[in-house]
Amino acid sequence: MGRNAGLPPGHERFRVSARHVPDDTGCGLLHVDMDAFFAAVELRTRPELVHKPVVVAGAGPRSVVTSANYPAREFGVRAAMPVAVARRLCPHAVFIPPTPGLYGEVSKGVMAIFRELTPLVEPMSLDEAFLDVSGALRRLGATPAQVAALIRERVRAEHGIACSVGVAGVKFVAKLASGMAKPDGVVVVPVGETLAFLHPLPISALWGVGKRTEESLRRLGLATIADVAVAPLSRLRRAVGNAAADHLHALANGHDERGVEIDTAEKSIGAEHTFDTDQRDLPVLERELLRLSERVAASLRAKAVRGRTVSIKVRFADFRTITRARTLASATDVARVIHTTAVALFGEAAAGAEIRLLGVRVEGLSGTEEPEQLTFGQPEPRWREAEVAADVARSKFGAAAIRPASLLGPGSPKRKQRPVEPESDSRR
DNA sequence: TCTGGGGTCCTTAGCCTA
DNA sequence: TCTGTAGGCTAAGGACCC
Repeated sequence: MGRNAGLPPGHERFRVSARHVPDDTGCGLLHVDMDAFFAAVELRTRPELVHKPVVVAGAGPRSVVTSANYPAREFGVRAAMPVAVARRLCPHAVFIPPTPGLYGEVSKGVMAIFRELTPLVEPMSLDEAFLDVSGALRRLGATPAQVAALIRERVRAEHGIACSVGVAGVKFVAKLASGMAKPDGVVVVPVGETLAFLHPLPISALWGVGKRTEESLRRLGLATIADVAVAPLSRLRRAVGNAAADHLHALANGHDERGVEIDTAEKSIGAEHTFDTDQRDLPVLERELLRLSERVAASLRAKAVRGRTVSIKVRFADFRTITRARTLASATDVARVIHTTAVALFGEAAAGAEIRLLGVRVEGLSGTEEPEQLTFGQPEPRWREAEVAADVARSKFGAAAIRPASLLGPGSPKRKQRPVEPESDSRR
């Protein structure tokens, strides 16, 4: 069972209804989750499809489902499922390609509603956030459950989409509760009933238990959260490692000390692409690395950060995946530097192989206000100026306005590039 | 089923230095 | 000078989340 499987038997008493609201005293943590977010946003402009199965997914042969509305889910269609499978399960569904930028805009508006109610908002993704409302209750003149109702009303009225809310004393329980509240509901877990709520649930409901960890725990004979709560910590540690064991044991006993964190700094920025058909052609692969490097560099500059470590991800035709990384002497946000490093890493690790996916990521981020350590003969400043100028042109004339010549056409010859020497190398 | 794309965190291991 | 070791840094990969 996943974490969004609706209310399990015996848990009906936690659901808020017109006649019943569980005791929400001390339940200052809310988890708000939009219902079938991307699909719901698309349906605002296509209301005639509301009761029909609708799937938001890319058009490529290897695309997966991004979002499916509830009528589509009745046919077994789920997010992250290959589109080919979704079509087989629900051939009469309407497939809609994602609209770039749209969901981010709606998300901004929804988060703004949250921040009007409390400054303590931690967005987890475009469609969900934790809110700590404990300090805002008096000002709002409301209980946590009433704040949940207010949020749902406003999101529906101002953005035309439904959301579900979990209300609890700790984050993890609020998150589980919102999953059970779906679709379009509120679940409140009274502080005194936290363990009664958690313990009957399967281990897969625990945050951090995916397929592998579930297998490891089942091998120990553990099936429910109650089993994990009473399992000896030493046994858990041997099975899943120290950090995961401590984490799961605490959660299973209702302990989750994490507060709502606003402004969490990003640790890495990356981009990746899966080819429609596997590629072995080096110029094509190097062009893709350039395109990805451009995207990553533009994103770094837009967020005013630089990174010191460039890593690539390569997925081979047999789905085997490797990563390779190299740390530079100084942090960069220059596509040319990222690309040169990525090409070198690729050449050492995967040249000549049949490639399914390429990714480029920059890690070890720091702000651009930190001084750059330049070395002799480093061409970075000129490239950076050129790329910043291109950013400006793109913001004025659109994304296609400026591109490197090697990205202009599928058959364009690869030009000789001046190598940029990474100053520090991997020791392997 | 045949597996996207953007991330985070943890574990393990080698190398280097004090 | 040699040796053992602890700790930091880096790299690689796995697992997980949305």
